Amino acid sequence: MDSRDLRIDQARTSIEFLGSDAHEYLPHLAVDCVVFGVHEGDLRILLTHWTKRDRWSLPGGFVRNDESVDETASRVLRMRTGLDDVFLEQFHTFGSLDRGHPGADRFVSVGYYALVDFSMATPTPDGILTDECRWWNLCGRPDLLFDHDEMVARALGTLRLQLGTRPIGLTLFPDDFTLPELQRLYETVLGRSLDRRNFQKKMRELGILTRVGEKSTENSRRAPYLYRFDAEKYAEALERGDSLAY
Amino acid sequence: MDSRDLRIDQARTSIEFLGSDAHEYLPHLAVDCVVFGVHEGDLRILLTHWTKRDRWSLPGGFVRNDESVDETASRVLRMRTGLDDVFLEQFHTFGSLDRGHPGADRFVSVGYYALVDFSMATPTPDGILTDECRWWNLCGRPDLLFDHDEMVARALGTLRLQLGTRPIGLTLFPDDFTLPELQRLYETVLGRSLDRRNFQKKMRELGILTRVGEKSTENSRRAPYLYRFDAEKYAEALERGDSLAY
DNA sequence: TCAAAAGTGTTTTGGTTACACCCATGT
DNA sequence: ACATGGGTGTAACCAAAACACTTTTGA
Repeated sequence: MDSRDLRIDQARTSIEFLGSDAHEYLPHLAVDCVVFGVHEGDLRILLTHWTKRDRWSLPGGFVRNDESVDETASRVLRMRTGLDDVFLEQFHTFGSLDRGHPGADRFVSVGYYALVDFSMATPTPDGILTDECRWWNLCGRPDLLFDHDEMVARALGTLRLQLGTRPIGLTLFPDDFTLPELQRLYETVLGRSLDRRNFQKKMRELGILTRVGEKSTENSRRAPYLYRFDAEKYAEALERGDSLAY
Repeated sequence: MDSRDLRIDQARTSIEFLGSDAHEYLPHLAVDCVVFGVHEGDLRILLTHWTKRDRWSLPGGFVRNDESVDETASRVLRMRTGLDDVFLEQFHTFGSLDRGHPGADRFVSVGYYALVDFSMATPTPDGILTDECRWWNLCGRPDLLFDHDEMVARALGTLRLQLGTRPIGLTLFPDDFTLPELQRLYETVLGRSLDRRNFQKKMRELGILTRVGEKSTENSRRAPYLYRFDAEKYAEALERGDSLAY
């Protein structure tokens, strides 16, 4: 798809364009994505800003006739971040009667959550309905449009439940990181503080980390070590069914 | 709703009737239910038999304009079993491109699973597309139409995960039962055998069971005790977050 | 009297939790 | 020197797993 086609495709994802191209999409059905990333130790999510309403929402899109719902989610993610082949999983479908734009048709939304490499994503608004797309710190995000606050809460709940069975650490920390950084992620997802000693012991014992070197001191007093996930051992651990949950 | 209206409503749930009353339903969207019950110690599911195809499928229905997707699931369950107010929860949405009746429109299905009192349900076919609706032993059920085998597998996986956090025992065993019966349920859901001593100890220690009396020996050598769930204590245990998983 | 199913308690073990001290560095 | 954040090991505790014997009753 060249950039012009991409542009058109992006436009078609916006609700105003459903009227003219309605036959290309399944009516009343949408997909919304909760995209997680980590930067400076904080868990962040991707939001899009609606020009007219001056409010924020999750990135979303409509389901084309010729694609599966999973593919819709991939497409939405690709259009908003440029990323492909990332962790992306359905977590819940929202079907209340009052869903949809006020005065417009009622919509059912399939919610997906994604785990992406923050540094690889290039947030891109559709340029039609939304004029900005950017990362927000999960704690500190604005109130969202529609029922998207509930979606975020539920995505986070799913993430919490699956912390032990999905490659969450590996996906959100593809590069070097320090154990305090990783611990902050776990604490954010779990919503409670963890004991530093126990956390480090457990992570070390899992045997999925490689110590890379010392971190050149940036903001801390003593320089923490840098680690990297060993992708193979990580996969083996998941395969074995080892719980990576804290 | 009187019985004539119910009849009409049932008919409208069938795909052949979507043509004439299409404006009353969301197109391309359906709900399918995996209804679990227990009888004679076995875990069973409710299936409907398609007259023309001579095959079995999960009970399902379409989403009306004036109801939420959750309400669709309740309605489907009510029409097929006569039951209301039962445990009913969404577990996954199926959106592959190849879903739907061959040659007909493509459909996206929201899957729900229900836990019902076997003895209270009166299985009822819609009488239009399906001429029979009955319980099947989970192990021993026929191959199902569409992707419904995958749905059952996934519903079972969800049940397994949620065994410790939902009122599964209480809902599936509303009346008296024996601990070996309860253990068989756990073993079926978990797909592995459990230690009798540990199982009984754990269940007793949870403090949610009341011993009712001795079972008049039916098929066993020594008569097992009869128990009943204490609904209040069960609810309290779930509230506290006690794990009821084995 | 023997085979089959049911009831019960103890020991072991492994994982989680709690907890205290020393190290490095910037102020 | 001291305040701040980082690294490490040990003891206590609890829940799960392993395990053996006795009781009942139909054949």
